[in-house]
Amino acid sequence: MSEISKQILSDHKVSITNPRILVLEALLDSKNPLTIDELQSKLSGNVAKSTLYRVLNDLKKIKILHEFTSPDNSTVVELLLEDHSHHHHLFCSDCGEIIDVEMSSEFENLLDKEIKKIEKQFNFVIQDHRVEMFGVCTDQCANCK
Amino acid sequence: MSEISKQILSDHKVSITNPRILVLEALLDSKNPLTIDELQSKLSGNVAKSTLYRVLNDLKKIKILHEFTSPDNSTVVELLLEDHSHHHHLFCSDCGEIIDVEMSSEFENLLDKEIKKIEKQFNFVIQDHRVEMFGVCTDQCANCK
DNA sequence: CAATAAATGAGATTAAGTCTCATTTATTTT
DNA sequence: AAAATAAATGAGACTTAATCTCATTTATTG
Repeated sequence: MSEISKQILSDHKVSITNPRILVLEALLDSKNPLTIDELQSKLSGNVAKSTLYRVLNDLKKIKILHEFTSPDNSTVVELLLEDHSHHHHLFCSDCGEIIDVEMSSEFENLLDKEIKKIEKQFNFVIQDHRVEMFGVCTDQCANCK
Repeated sequence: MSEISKQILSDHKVSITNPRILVLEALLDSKNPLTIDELQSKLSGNVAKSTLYRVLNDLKKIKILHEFTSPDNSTVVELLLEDHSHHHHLFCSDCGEIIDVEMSSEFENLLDKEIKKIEKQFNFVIQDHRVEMFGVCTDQCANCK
């Protein structure tokens, strides 16, 4: 079960250590992004705080970790592996849950066109984009009910 | 010149004080969002740190201040007045500049449709959304050249 | 398997943001 | 318009997420 994590590390020429495996397992185990608090709970004290942050920075360096901030100012992380397709985020302001959302290719195509216009308008090279949606879940959030 | 700030405060039934006027002036003076550091510089020591944060919270309470986090983890604020139209953000990872971007109504309409689908799919009521674009300015950023 | 290099844990340190409380400034009442 | 009351401010203490230090442990290389 830790084979996937080990593979990820060796694929990226990063040495295979226990804390790195544990952090990767925790991230792989979760379908949606995790706050640092949630991640620390999942690790239940098996990785020192300093090490956790160092491992997260390692994963950012090899470009497989995406870090962002939720509307309530928590730091949130999620793995971005090759098979993980382009997606956006839906935030519940009630329970704090963050949900990965894929949008139609019709929408993504139009967005790409808009982005090309914006690149010209502002003399930018745009490498990435993300749509953030903010709302309230009515009954389905894992944390809410 | 501080008349606009005073009007904003009285419109929202918030008492008119010097720090609030100074913070509003600084925000009104800037076309694009400001980091806390930039805002503090603009205020050049005329508002205490504790007061600055309190005033920002006051403005958030009356819903005329939007606060978010930039990709390099700085807190960013911008005024959202009635005449300020719906917009998105373009981030330069070179110089840190953040630019307000408006997108075509064709795009916004399609996004609204997508959002309706997502509301059904996840049983959500979505109140707001924002597109974030990340890239590098090639020659026009105020801070870069 | 020894030598070397890298990673870890524990706790110190930093800095953004909040809190406290005495003082000042606004608002309300008369 | 002045006095009384309520609200806001400034200065600095406090909190806490994230980083840094350094002695020890764990990987990797030869």
